[in-house]
Amino acid sequence: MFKSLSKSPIFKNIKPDEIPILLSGVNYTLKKFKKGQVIALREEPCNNLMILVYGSVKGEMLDFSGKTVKIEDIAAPNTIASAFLFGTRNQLPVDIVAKEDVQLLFIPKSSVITLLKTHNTFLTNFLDVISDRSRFLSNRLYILSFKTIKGKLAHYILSRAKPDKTTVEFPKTQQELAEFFGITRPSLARVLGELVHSNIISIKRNRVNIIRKDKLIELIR
Amino acid sequence: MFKSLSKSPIFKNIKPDEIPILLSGVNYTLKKFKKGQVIALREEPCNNLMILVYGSVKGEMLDFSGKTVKIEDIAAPNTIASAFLFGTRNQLPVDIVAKEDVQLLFIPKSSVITLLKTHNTFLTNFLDVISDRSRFLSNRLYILSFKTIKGKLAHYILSRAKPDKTTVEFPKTQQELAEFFGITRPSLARVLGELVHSNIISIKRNRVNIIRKDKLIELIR
DNA sequence: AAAAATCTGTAACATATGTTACAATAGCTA
DNA sequence: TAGCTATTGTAACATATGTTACAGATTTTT
Repeated sequence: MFKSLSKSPIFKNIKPDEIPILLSGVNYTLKKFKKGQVIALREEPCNNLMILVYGSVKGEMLDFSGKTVKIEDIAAPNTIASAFLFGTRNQLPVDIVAKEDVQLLFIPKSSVITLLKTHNTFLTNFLDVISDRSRFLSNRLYILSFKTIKGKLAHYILSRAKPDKTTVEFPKTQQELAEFFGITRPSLARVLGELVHSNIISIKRNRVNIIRKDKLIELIR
Repeated sequence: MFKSLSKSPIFKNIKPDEIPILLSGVNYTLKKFKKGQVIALREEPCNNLMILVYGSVKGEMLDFSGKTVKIEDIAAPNTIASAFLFGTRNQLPVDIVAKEDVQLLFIPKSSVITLLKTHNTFLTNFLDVISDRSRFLSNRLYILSFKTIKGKLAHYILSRAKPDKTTVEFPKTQQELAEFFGITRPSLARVLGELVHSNIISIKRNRVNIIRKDKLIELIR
């Protein structure tokens, strides 16, 4: 278990056998949940840091119409809702549901504060985790801020191209990419087709070759 | 100056005369910038916590085409880029430019860590600040995740309505609201008009009255 | 009170994207 | 290899949103 946990960003640079020592000074609980079980409810105050030991969970939101919307998946050995333990309204924005059988490490907020104060590495890890999360969200917002699909796509391709390289690989299927952009799959395919016909890029399966970088740059905004 | 700073979320619950004592143990610098000056460059590693003492700044991004895009304004006495001091790639995503004459308090990362470890209130304040930022970003993403303007608007109105109340006030002009939703002003006005004509809401200037909450709920997604 | 500036409501028209459906291709499994 | 499944490419059509323009309303300034 500690070996798995040591792979988590929150225990980065902390050796597996150091973890029990670190935890021995504070309260913590290990809990298991069966697939489908609700781990935490939206609006509930979030008083524990939750770290996945194994398994994976999903965050679900009920909109006003009562439909559930999947927000995000998190797999072991990552941390759940680290940004909702603190903040002026420390409530979960989503319901947390087990996607498979999971085990979770619960550390109460007060103990987390103790750890942060006493353990330098834990402190910087925790800050890194929340900060990375922020960066992820900003980046996503930035992508969505491009109004047209061409703009999103051009930015995406350019930002993935290594300097000097003209080829880019899509790390996901068109379906997933479309979801990432918040558009539909046929719309994405159409725009890709348009770019190919205008001789700006060429595509072979999930491999994109940039032919006219200048044109691609023009397309942004 | 310390009086102004004590109003900042990062010095919440710390009295103005405690701040100099708190700071006396660490390195810090005060810097002034003239309106229009660049305070920090995008991609530059972010090694200082920057707290606005007075004035305001804007975050700007250069896209691939070289055009600048305004990302966000921050006014005193708030904190700049608190989420980029830590994280695995602690670089600024934007250029920071002074919107007016400003004074900034710079605290180097190592000193921030010292403060976090020694000053309990500062620690929780800092965590609150970056957590709130995360929440703000999530919320913005959630709004953008509604595909149609009707959906965004319905969600927005419902989420602003206090329980039992049927009136909502728009805190901004239509122009600002449209920017918040990532759409154009006339499109927003048109959809508002449609909702009024369908007798779902009524509007007087910036005051919205909900007539058919059920219909509004249906509109989401 | 008059003038100026800002904000709102609305319209006609252009365009981008969604919807639905189906065929072609690639990758996987028996 | 053959058959199955997931993925991609494309098309016709419907619809939502953007664009541009202007007039009426409201607020602010003079």
